[in-house]
Amino acid sequence: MYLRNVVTGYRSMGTQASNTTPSFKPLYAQVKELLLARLVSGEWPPGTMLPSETELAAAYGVSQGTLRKALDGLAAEHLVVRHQGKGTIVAKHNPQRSLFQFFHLYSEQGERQLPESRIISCGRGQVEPAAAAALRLPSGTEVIRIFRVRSLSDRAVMTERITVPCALFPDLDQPPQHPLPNTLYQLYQVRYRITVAKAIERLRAVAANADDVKLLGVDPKAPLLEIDRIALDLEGTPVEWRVTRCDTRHHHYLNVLD
Amino acid sequence: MYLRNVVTGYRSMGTQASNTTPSFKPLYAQVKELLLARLVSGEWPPGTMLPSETELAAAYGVSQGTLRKALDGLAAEHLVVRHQGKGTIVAKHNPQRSLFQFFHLYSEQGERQLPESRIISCGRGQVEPAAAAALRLPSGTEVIRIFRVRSLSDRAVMTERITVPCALFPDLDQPPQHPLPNTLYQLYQVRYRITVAKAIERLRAVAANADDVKLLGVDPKAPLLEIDRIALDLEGTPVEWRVTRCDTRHHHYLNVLD
DNA sequence: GAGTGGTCTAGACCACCCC
DNA sequence: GGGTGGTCTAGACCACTCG
Repeated sequence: MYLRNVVTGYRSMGTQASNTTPSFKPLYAQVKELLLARLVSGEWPPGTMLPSETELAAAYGVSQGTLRKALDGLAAEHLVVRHQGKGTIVAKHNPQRSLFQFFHLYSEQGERQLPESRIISCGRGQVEPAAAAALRLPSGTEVIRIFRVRSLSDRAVMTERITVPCALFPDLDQPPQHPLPNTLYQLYQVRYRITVAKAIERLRAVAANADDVKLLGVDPKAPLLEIDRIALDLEGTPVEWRVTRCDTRHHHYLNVLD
Repeated sequence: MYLRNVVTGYRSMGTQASNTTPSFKPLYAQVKELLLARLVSGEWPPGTMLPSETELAAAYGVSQGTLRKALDGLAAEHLVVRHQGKGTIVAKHNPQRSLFQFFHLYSEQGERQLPESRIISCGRGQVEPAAAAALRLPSGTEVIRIFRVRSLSDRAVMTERITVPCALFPDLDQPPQHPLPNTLYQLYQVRYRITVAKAIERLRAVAANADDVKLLGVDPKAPLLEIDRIALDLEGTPVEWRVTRCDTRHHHYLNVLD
């Protein structure tokens, strides 16, 4: 056990804490969690410049190398962004980040662009079973549902059904949120202080339904790529469920395995 | 510029090399490339135990920390595997690795298992245009084509067409390779000294064709998930092209974005 | 107990950014 | 010029594995 393996000393707890809480994680992992907690708390809102490595290391009573390893871990998860000569800032959602982290649809030429969106409907109601399971909500919870079509190069290629709990996004279906912006994650972050940090996507092939036919101009029963995405916030709590159905005649979903 | 930024000194080249070859990469990146070159050369075949950090650091004339950063980089790309107390070994293909790195199809219960394979046909011929583009081969090149069906829990769920250049796998269609094993990448590695290190997958939804209908028991024109994969070796050269068409009624393709 | 990778430290210098 | 993160070093100790 390291001499100062337990950071709890810096949280004004006795050294006995190492017995009560068996936190034998490496120091850098503990520091990373403490930093993450401060991100979650809102102490450092997105876009904020963090204190320098030297300052943070001194504050936590660890070496600069250890603190760096903690920050590198956060950077690897895209929670902070580091720039040599400038500093470390809390990651902020913007169209570019949405594109690179969350949008995997490419044209046949291998190009990627942010789709335009057109809202078809937006309303609230009680959560249906599938959404309740995805968002881990009790049945009967009130949710907001958005149905939109998304286009790439002026061609409608996706229908998208989004479900979010009202509790987290109380007035998402009210002005002044309307018309809803194209990059929702940015809105979630600036208006509701919810940062989508991670997402889990499940892909299937499905047959086009009546909505798909009308909105995408595909044949009835045409094969579509269905992307079922659960978006998680900084703490890993599901905050949004969206099901996107894509016409993949001119686009494809790219995934690099390494 | 670092005092010893250029490793060339340890390759018995003059210090002037830093001017002729503008390799201003960090030391650890240069060391990583030198190590990778030794992996590519076959000096350390898969499964080999590498020399210890201390030995390698001394051999390259860098500190242990720098060498560690190089090895960590290789480990992040799954090219070596490190175990505390044991050592660092060159990554080897096996069913588990295939499953975790290259197989993304999950059951509805979220379980993943390696599929069984049944060969439908295997033969050679001239490369067709699509395969030539994927594998970067000149037209007319001789290739081997494999067509197989893959099953999960005794249910046929995938048809798979594989194309590889004969030049790399001269007798893949001959005994004693037959019957072909379930995990091809392992065979590529042990018999042909080709390590699949990375893959690029493009996903689309397609309609079932006659083969799919017959082999998977799906309806004509049923929606299938088509996975178009190009497998790359250690140097990034395409070595295999495979197109897998999946019945996703009971399985889905999982992708985690973070 | 010997050997391995994993963690941690302290200190130095470099590359970059901005004032 | 003074700040930041990025690299590199040397040395210490810890956790793990195996004979």
